[in-house]
Amino acid sequence: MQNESFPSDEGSFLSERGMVTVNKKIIIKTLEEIALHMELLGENPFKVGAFRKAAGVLEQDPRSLAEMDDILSLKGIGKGTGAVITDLLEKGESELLKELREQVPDGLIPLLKIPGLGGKKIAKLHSELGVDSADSLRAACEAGEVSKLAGFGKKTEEKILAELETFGQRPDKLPHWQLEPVVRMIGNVLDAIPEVDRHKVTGSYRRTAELSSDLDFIVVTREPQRVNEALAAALPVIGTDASGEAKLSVTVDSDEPVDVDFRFVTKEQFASAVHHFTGSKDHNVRMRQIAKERGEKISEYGVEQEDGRILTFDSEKSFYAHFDLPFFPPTVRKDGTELERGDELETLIRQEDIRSDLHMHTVWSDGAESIREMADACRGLGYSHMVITDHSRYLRVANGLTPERLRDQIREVREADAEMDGITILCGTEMDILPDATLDFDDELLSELDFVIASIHSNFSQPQEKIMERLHAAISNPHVDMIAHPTGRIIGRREGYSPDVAQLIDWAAEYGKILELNANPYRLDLAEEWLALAAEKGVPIAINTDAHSVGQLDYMETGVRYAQRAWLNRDLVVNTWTLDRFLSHLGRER
DNA sequence: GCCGTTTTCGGCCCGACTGTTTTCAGTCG
Repeated sequence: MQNESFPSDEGSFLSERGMVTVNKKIIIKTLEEIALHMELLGENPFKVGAFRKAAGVLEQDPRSLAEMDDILSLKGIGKGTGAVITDLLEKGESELLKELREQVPDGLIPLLKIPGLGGKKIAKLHSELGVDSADSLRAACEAGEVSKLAGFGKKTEEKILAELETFGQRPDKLPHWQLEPVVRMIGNVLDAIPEVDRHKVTGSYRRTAELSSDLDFIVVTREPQRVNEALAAALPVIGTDASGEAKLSVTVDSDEPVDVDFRFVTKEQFASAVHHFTGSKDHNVRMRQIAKERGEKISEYGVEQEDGRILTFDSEKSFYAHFDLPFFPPTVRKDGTELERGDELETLIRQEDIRSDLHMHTVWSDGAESIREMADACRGLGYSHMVITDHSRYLRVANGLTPERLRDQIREVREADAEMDGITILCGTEMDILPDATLDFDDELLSELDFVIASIHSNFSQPQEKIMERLHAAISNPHVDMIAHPTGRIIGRREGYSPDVAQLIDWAAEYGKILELNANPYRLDLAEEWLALAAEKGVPIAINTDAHSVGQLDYMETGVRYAQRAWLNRDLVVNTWTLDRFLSHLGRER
C-alpha cells in the first residue's frame, strides 16, 4: 500500500546540527534503507529481512510515534533495530546507516531495480569492477568486463545493457484503473485459447490494491506448452522474462508496458495456486506457519501431509476450511494479522449489502444519461433508493446547475420518482465549495433538497489552512450532509489538495456528517488508512460511484472491495441502510 | 537480526526459471 502519511506524528529532537524532526516515516525509511545497504553488502538475507520486518511492524501499527511508549518492546523489534530507533530519536540520525553509507555508494541502490540483479551480483560488480552507478555499469558492460566475471556471462551482460536503456523511465507500479483494461484484454485472449480450461487473475490486483507492479494469472490446462505458445503469439509481447512448462513471464505492450505472469496448473491445483498467487506474501507466510504447526506444508500446488500426500481443494473456501479458518476475501489478505480477525468477517461490508448509490450525474450537468435512465439502471442493480446529484453552477466546465435549473431539476426528479415503481429517487446536489470558502448555493435552496454533497473542484494548490477553512465552511453548514472525495486525488496521477484528513474526520464526527469513499477506480478517496481512522471514530461512510454514465454505476463493486481492505463494518456504510433509516439519519422526512 | 511452554541455538515459506554451470547459485515472486 502507498503509505502517504500518518495521523499527526511528530516529535522534535535536538541534534548537534540543530532541530531535527523525527517522525515515524523517517524511522521506517531508515530501517528500509539499512536493509537495502545490507543487501548490497551481501549480508545474511534473514538479517536483511529482520530490518525490513521491523519497518513493517512500525508501518502496520496505527499509532503515532508520540503514542508509542512501547516501541522497543514490539514484536519484531529487538536489540539491533531498537538501537537504530533510539539513535534516531536521540541524535536525529542513525550511526549504523551512516557507516553503511560509507561502505556502499548511493549509486548502487537503484541498480537493485534491474531485473536479474540482486544484492550479491551488484556487490560483485562493485568489488571486482568498481561499478558504483548506472553509468559505470553501462561502461563496464560495453567494455565486455561484466561477462568475464565468474557467475556472469554474455547473456547477462546483454540483458543488463538492454535494461539500462529504459532504466528509470518505467513507473514501478501501475494504478488499478490502468490495469483493468489490460486484465480484460488478457482474459479475452485466454478465453479464445481452446487448451485453456479455466483462468483467473490473482495477485495484488485481485486484492484491489491501488497500485500493482504486475499481473498474475492462474491458467488451468493439460497442455501448458501449447498455451504458452498461444499466449506468446496472441499477446502484444515486447519482452519475455521466463518461459517454461510451469510459467510464462512476459512484458505486454499497453499505455505503459505491463509485466504479466502466467502460471499453468492442473484443475486440482487451481484453488491452491489461486490462493498462493493472490497473496499477500505476508498472508501466505502466516498461513504456512499455521500449516507447519500442524505438520503440514503449503505450496502453490496443495497442502503436503506428513506422509507426503498432497491434498488439493475445490475452492479457496475449502482450503481455508481445512485449516479451520473462515474464507478471507482477497481484499483483507494483508500483513497476516487478518487471520486473527475472523470474527469480524460476519459484519464486513459486502456487495450484496448495498441498497443505494448517493452520488451520480445526469445530462443536466456532465453525465451521459437522463434521470430516468440512471434510475432504471439503479433499479436494475436492486437498489431501493438513489440520489441525483448534479454539479452546481460554479463548475461551468461541467455545465453546473444554476439555482433556477436546480429548481427545475427538483421538479423533474419528483415527477420521475412518482412515475417509477421499485425505486425511490431522491433530489440532491454535488455543490462546489468555492475558493473563498463560501458555498455555491444558499441555505434556502439547500433546504429544498433531500441530500446535499459538498466538494472541492478548484484551487487545489491553496495552503492546507485555506483548504481546511473551505472544508469547515461546508461540513459545519447544517444543510450539508456529506463531503465527497475528500482529498481530490487521482491515483498515480495527482495528489489532489492536501487537507488535514484526521481533522476532517474529527469534524465529521463532531457535526455528525458522512464522508465519502468515492468508488471511481481513479479516486478511491478516502484512502484506506483514513477509512480505518474514520471507522474508529464512528464516522458514517458512503460508498458512491459518482457515475457519469449508466456503466459507471458498476464502480460500486470496486468501492466495496476497497472498503473491505479497511475492514469497514457494513453498519457504518450508509448505503446499506434502508431508506427510512437513511432519511431519519439526515433528519429529513419525505 | 529476531524469536522461543518442547528450543537461548537453529531455524527463519516455498518453488520455478535462468544462466552459468557440470550440480547449482542467484533472483524473483
